[in-house]
Amino acid sequence: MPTINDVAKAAGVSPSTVSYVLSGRRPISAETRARVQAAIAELGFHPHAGARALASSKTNVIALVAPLRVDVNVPVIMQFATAVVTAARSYNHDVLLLTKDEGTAGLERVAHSTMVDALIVMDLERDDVRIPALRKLKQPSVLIGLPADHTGIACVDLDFGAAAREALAHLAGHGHQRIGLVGPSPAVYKRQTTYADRFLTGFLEASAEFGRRTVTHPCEPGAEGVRSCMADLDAELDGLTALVVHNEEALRPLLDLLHATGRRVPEDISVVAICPRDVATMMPISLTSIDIPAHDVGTLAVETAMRLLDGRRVEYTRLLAPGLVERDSCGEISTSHR
Amino acid sequence: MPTINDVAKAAGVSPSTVSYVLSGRRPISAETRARVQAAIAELGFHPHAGARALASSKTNVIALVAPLRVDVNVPVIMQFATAVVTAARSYNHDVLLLTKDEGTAGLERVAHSTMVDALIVMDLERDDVRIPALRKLKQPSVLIGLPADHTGIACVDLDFGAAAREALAHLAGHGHQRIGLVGPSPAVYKRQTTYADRFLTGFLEASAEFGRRTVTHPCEPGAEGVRSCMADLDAELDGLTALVVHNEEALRPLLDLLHATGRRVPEDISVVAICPRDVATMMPISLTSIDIPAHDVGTLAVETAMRLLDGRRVEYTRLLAPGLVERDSCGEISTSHR
DNA sequence: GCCGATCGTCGAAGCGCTTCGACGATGGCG
DNA sequence: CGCCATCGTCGAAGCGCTTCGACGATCGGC
Repeated sequence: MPTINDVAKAAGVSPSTVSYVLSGRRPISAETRARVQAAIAELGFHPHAGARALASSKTNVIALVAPLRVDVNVPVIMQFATAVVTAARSYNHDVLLLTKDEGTAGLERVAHSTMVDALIVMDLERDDVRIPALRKLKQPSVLIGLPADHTGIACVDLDFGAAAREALAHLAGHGHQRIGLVGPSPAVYKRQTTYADRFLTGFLEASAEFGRRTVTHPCEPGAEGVRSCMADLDAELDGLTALVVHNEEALRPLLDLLHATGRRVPEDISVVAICPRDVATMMPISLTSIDIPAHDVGTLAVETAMRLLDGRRVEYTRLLAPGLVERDSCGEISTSHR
Repeated sequence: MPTINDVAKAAGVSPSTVSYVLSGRRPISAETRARVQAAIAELGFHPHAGARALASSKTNVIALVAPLRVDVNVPVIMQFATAVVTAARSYNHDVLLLTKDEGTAGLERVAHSTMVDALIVMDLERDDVRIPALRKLKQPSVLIGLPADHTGIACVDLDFGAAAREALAHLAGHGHQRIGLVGPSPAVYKRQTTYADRFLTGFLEASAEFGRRTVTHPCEPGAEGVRSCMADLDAELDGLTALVVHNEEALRPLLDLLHATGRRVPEDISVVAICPRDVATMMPISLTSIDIPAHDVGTLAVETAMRLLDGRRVEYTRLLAPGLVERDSCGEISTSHR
C-alpha cells in the first residue's frame, strides 16, 4: 500500500502538497496538481482512513442505529437503511450499522472511540433512554421518529397526524359518515413508538373537524386479531362505510375477512391504508394509500446530519407532508344515501 | 476526551503500560492493572479507533455488502444482516454497511483505505465481477452464496442441492409419485444467483434417485404468474399430487389458487416450501418447509472471517445441511393409490 | 551465593495523514 | 519603481495509539 510519501516522491513534491491536492484546502498550480494526480493514479494510492481520522478528527462515517428485530416492519426499515446508505455515499460518507439492542452502550462506544462523525437513530420510543445518552455525545445525532422530549436534537419523520387527517379528509370527501380506524397492534402502543399516538390523535381531531362519526381500535396480529378488531368496530358503530388501516400486517387478513363476510371493497366499504406503496399495490385489490416515505425521510436525515456537521442551521423538527395516492379501494357514497 | 497519556499520568505509569493493560499482550502486575483500570473508569477513557487502526493496522470493523434493492427477499436479507452484526459484536467488531450497487468500487474503497479488516459479501451471481476484485484485496473475504469460481475464497451457504433432495425424499416417503417444482421467477435465473440452479439440479437428481416423475417450471411474480406456472406444470404432467415451492412470494397466491380451484392441501395436493420459518407458519395453512437458516449462515460467515483474520484454518466451502420441519401441508398417499 | 531466565515496566520510534507557519516568487497598485 | 498582498509550496509538529528493545528486579537451579 503506497502512502502519501510515496506519492509525494513520485510527483516530486512534498507530502503536504499532496494532501492539499486531495483536500483542495490551498491553491495548487495546475501542473503540480496534474503531476500529483498522475502519481496517485499510477500508484493506486488510497489515503488510510485511520490516519486521516487521527489527523483531522473526521471519520467520514455515520452510525445508523436500526432495530434489527425481525418483525413486520422489516421492509420499511430496509427502505430507511437503503436511503440512508445511499444518501451518505452521496456525501462521501460510509455507514456503520448498529443494532438497537445494544442500546445506549453501542452509541457511546462508537461515539467515544471516535468511529463516527454523526449518528442517525431509528425507532424511537416516547421516552427513549437513548435520548439523554445522545445529548451527551460530542457528535450530532438525527432521529427518525419523534420522542417526547427531543429538545436540541434534530428529528425527521412523516407527519402522522397530518396523514390521519388526510385519510379522513379523503373519505369525508367521498361522502363517508361513519369511519373506523384499524390501529396498530397493542404491542406497538405498549412499545410507545410515538407514531401510533400521533396518528390516533390526528384521527380524532380530524373526526371532529369534519364532523364524522368514528371508532378506533388497536388490532392484534393474525386473522383472529383482525376478526375481533372488526367485531369491536362494528359493535361500537354500526353502518361503517369506510376503514382507515394503520397496520400493515392486518391488511391482508382484513381484506380476506371483508371478502369472506361479503363486504365488497369499495362498493360496500372503502379502505385507506397507511403503508408502503408496494404493499398497497400488491394486495388483491389495489389500495388507496398514504405512503410511508422512507426514502425521503432517510435522505433528509442524512442531509440534516451533514448540515449539522458543517455547522449550518437546521430545522430541528421536520415532519414530512403525507401524500395520498388514489387507487381502487375507495368509493363514493352517493348524496342520496347521506 | 481523555487520551492514553492522561490515563497513564492518572495511574502513575507510562502510556505503554496502559496499552498493555488494555491488550493483555504483556504481563502486568495485579496492582498496576487495578490502578490503570480505575483511572480508565474514572476518566471515561475510550481508545481512539483511528489511532488504534493506524498503529496496529487493525480496525475491528468488517464490511457487509448487502443487496439493498427493495424486493421480495427483504426479510431474509435482514435476517442475514442481523446475524452478521450480532456475531460481529460478539467478536468485538463493528459492521460497515455497503450496498451491492456500489459494485466493485465500494469493496475497493473500503479495503484500500483500510477501513475494514475483512469483508462479507451477500447475493453473489454465478460469475460475479466482484470475485476477482475480492481476490486482489489484502483483506480476506467470506461469501454468502456459491459463485462459479470461488477458489481461494471462503463460501458459506445453505446446501440447496441437499434441500431439494430432502424435500423430494419427504414427499416420496409419503408415497407421492408425481411431483411438481414451482421455481423462482425467471428474473432470478437470469440474475444467475446460483441457489436457483443448485436447487434445480438437486431436484432433478433426486427425481431420478427416487424414481419419481417430476416437472419443473419457473414462476413469474403475482397471481397471474402462479396461475400460468401451475397450468404449465399440470399440462406437462397430469395427476400431480405434490408441489415443491422454491419461491417465497409465489406461496400466498399459489395457496389462493389451489383453494380457488378446489384442490385441498394436503388432501388433494401436498406442499413443501423452501422459505423462512415464519413465512411458512403465517400462511393460511401451516406449511411443511425447509428453512433458510439465515441466522446460522450469517453467524458462520463471521466466524469464518474471524478465523481467517487470525490465520487459523477454515473450510473454504461450507454448505449447511437443510432441516425440514413437518407441519400441516403434506399428506400420505395410501398404498392402494400407488 | 552466583548466573541466567523471567517478570514488570518504561521510553522511544513510528503508523500515515493534516495543518500551521514560513518563505520565495509574482503581481497589482500607488 | 518599490511595497505589500497573494500564490504555491515546503517542513515540521502532532493526532493517539501500539510495539519493540531495554533494563532493573526477582527467582529458581546448582
